[in-house]
Amino acid sequence: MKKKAVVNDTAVCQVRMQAISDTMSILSGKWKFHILGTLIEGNKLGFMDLLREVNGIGTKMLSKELQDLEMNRLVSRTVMNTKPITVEYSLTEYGETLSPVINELAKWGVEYRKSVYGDTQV
Amino acid sequence: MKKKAVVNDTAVCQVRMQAISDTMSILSGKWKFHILGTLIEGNKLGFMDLLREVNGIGTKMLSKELQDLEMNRLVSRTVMNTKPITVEYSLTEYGETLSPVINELAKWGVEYRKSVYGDTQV
DNA sequence: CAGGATCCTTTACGATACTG
DNA sequence: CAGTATCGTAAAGGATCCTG
Repeated sequence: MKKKAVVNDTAVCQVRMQAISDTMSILSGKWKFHILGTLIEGNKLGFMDLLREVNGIGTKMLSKELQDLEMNRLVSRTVMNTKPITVEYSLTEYGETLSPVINELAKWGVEYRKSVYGDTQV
Repeated sequence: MKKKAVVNDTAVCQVRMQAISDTMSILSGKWKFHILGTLIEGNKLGFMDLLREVNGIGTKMLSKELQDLEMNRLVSRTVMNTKPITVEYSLTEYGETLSPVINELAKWGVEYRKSVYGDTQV
């Protein structure tokens, strides 16, 4: 009882900080947000699709980042039964819960660009 | 007219990707989210306050990250007229627009922790 | 096609010491 | 107090080549 009552700002802040740390460590690196952002749009994409859509990424990084995301059950990987084998990547249900985060991030970026270059042009 | 009509998924996606890139490059590094998260809570914090609140950061990094944030007009720095000089950091009005982003991030992190350790404990 | 292995460069970060 | 300077390490990322 007493214990519950003395929750202070510091404690609250600690939880928040911990939460931010967790999220950032899962989404760390240069590419995770891009990959997730891409998968939110078109669900079910092949390795090559992602390689094309995620601007500038190479096979090594793409492969590695996808494995990270898979380990955290954000992305699912399905090997298709095609001639030269094909793989389909998509968000898991759990991965979908990241949509609000990604969307806020993207939304802010759009506004940022407006504030820098003005509303006139890209 | 015609031109406007042919907006396709790729174009939309490009804008989104660009937006995500922008946001991430501004908030890059290990500490920016933490610093901003802290400033959202308690506005007006001194250098030492931040050094204490942002768990694990050192003076060099804190100084550097704050300069980055200041350059992007997300944080304002005010030198106070005290005996040993003091500096107050706070979010700018523009910096406040990041609150939804940070909050979504923190919220997701909290849920993540629950999903891993269960609802029982921290 | 999907990715692993290798090598190499860059830069991010941390610890420590020092200054107005 | 609020930083800067210097040095050193570790990790992240990129290019290229190779394979089932």
